[in-house]
Amino acid sequence: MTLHLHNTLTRSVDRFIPLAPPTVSLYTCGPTVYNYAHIGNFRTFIFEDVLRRWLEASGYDVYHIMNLTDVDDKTIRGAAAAGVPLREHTARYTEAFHTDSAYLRLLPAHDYPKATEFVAPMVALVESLLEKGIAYIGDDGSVYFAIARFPEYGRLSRLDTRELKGGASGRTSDDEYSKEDARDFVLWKAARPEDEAVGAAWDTPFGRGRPGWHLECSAMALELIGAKLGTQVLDIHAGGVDLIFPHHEDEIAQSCAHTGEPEFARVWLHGEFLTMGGTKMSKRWGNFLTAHDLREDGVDAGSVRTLFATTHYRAPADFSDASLDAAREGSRRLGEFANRLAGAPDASVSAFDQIGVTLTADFTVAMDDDLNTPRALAALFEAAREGNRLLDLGEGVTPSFRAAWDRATGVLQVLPAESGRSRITHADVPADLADAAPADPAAQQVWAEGWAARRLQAKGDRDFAEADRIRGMLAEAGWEVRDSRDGTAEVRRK
RNA sequence: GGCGCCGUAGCCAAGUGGUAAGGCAGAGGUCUGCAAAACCUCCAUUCGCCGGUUCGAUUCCGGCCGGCGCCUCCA
Repeated sequence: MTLHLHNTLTRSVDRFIPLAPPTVSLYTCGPTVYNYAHIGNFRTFIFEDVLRRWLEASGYDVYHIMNLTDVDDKTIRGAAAAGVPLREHTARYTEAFHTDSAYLRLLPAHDYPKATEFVAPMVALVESLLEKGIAYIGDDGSVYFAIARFPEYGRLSRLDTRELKGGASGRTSDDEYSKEDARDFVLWKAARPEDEAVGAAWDTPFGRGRPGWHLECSAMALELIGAKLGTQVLDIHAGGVDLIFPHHEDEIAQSCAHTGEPEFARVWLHGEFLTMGGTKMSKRWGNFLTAHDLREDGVDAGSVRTLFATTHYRAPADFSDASLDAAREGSRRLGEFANRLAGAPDASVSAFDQIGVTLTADFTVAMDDDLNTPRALAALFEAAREGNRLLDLGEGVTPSFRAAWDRATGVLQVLPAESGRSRITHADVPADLADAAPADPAAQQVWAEGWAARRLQAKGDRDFAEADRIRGMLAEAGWEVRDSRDGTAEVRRK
């Protein structure tokens, strides 16, 4: 079996065939840098990262582009509220995004085009559409795309254009007088005083203003793949389901009307939402958690990635403390095995070969089947269980098994971060160890680790009464201590 | 109103026209100062409800109930 992916265009799982193998162009819609991205956003980015890693593990040469939307209503409003230029406001959150991405182990994209740095190609795209008569300048000075002149419109979302018009619930209101048709979307927005105030306006042959959101992606994607690959069609374009309409529908309209190609992207992938408390995580409703929050809470990225790998990317998932705890425990178990593996003796041939073969086979079949990470993860758990059994038996580990394990864990990135774990040894007892736990959380961690070390020391002296006393004391303070087989210990909040 | 997703054990979650992966939690056991870790065993005759097709449906079709999303900015 070869890689098959669910294409939103066909609504079916189709065999993936890139335009020019082994090259694969992958464009993923990035964040709008007006605030910290929440973990719902990151669920999509992680799904895309798994896709990227699996493509590369499968031998493809991926060219990954992720745009950064640094000019739109929200960024302009945010800059105005903060009283700083747009550029300054977005720079801050762009940096935060990269920090969060690294924390969640997202492979960096090859290019992170910023909308404000690609105004020239956007202007060129609008001019092309104006020349073709598909775009027009409205009464308000903005440039619009005439849907009526692009018959293919609605193919991706399958929204009936008749339904779009007017809208049964009156959502498309009648104040859209500047457009020829209420369904038309904006390509270029005429500059307003608010835009000028933060430096978000550019001069163009068709008037001063700023790019519309949809235009940004089309122009940047076409510019980059044109320059780097000499093509006008993407292999894969991915994003969240909420982007199907209107964002991706509009991108297709703009791009295809300009290039004349039948497709803008051969495959469209869309990840489902992360909900919290049963409803879509969104900043609008306040039910969201940012990656920044998780990092500050000391949540291991391996736990988060395990949690997301548990659910298929096209199924909704609900985030809760309980689900994160369960994922953390699973990730911990895999990490425990990985540690044992690292310290285990090598063998040129052993029973490990067979479980390595099984792991690779199961993992590959699962991933090739539209990135079925739940099944791929199950293969990893089975390998860990079998592997632990073999290690208990004293079996040596073969290079082929190590390779299979590394490849699978490398794609999913579900192992705990070593740096995030506190391995304590009996030599770590601090000089000044207070009896009572300090109030400060960070100092509390140091305190707990100190006592855990003291406990290991007592165990070394075979003073089990003292060891048990310390464990009881830590438990009362809300800490759990676990010893490892190698003579080290770990403490964590209960 | 249109388009679309979901409903599987205590919880999370895969999956197939032929009788239910995996994880977490729980129970018992082996091992070990103890605890933990690791391993072994157990843990859904059943897949929202009602019909239909079929030798056989959780899986296909129809209807219903319930939850959610998009149609406006949105991963």
